[in-house]
Amino acid sequence: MEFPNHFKGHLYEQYIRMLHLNELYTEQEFNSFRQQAGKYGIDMLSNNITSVHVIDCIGDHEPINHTGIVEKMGLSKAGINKICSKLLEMGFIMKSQLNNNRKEIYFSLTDTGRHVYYLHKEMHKQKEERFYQFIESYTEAELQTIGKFMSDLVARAEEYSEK
Amino acid sequence: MEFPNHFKGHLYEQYIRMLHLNELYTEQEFNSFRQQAGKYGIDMLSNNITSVHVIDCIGDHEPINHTGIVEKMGLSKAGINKICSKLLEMGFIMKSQLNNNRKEIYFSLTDTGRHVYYLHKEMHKQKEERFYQFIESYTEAELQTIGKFMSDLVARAEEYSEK
DNA sequence: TCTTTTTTGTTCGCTAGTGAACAAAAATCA
DNA sequence: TGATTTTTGTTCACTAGCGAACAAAAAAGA
Repeated sequence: MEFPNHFKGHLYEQYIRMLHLNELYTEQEFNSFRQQAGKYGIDMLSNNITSVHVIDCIGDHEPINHTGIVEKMGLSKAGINKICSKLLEMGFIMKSQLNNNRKEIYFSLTDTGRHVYYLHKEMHKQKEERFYQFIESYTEAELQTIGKFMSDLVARAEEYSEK
Repeated sequence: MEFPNHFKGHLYEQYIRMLHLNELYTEQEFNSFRQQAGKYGIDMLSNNITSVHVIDCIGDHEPINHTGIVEKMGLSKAGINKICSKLLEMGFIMKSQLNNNRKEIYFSLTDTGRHVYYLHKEMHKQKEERFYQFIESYTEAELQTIGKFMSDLVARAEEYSEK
């Protein structure tokens, strides 16, 4: 099926802008998260969301060791090590050893860490809610189409990444 | 309008995955670009697309000065300085002064730089083409819906970012 | 058991990019 | 014109994250 060029071009432009704006959106979200944490006297230091994702990961799987976090998160050993050392020092997480094993070190959340964990979960829930609210103005048929489009995009990206 | 939870949840999941996969997709694209450049004996060094974007920016606006690039690209002065120094040293761009002005330094592309510039443009054209091919399986009505969805998302993100 | 291999965590040096401080040049103002 | 302010580009010290090298501990093999 052939469409007029301006129509296709416009669609492509929206597509690119949507992907781009998502980055800004994400950054904005972290700022509001940080602000929220500040209300409870928690200073996240650094303007980086990754540490919070590590807290989230540890909270989801505690007790989890270094290697476990690396695998779940897809970051490097060195990176996770640096972040965990910092989170430890800042009192968000704590170490423990299990089963007489003197090699593996397991992490779990402190009370402060757990607080951050819940705030982060809450933030994601709100984000999800906003999305649901956003799609309310569409009919079911439209959402079917949009859903198909997105899963087609995902499939295409996956296919492309494998090659 | 209310939809079943699993339907909404699935849609949200696709939405998140699509945004996430786009990052991998972009990385993949740079790899193939680098490979393509290699065929012409051009070694981009580093696995980073930003330098290529700077070349693209200079090619689009040459002669353009340091500050101009900073404004067009939204990166920091320090960052642009570092990248341009490297591109200069690697022979992709060259300096010049204009109108007896001894403060502003203008950059333009060398022949090698121009080659990279065209390769990059070509890559983007191909990406755009793939997108057009991708949407061919949809009807016009469906694409209308998808287009509306994307521009609504853009509008929402813009609104959110301003606050 | 003792030896070899694998797993785990740490460290080092690197790249990308940032913000702040700075000096030189240009623009504005008197 | 001369004094002041702004613009421009450079440098420095910093954060985030990576890959490679490494040592200690555990697991596997003999």
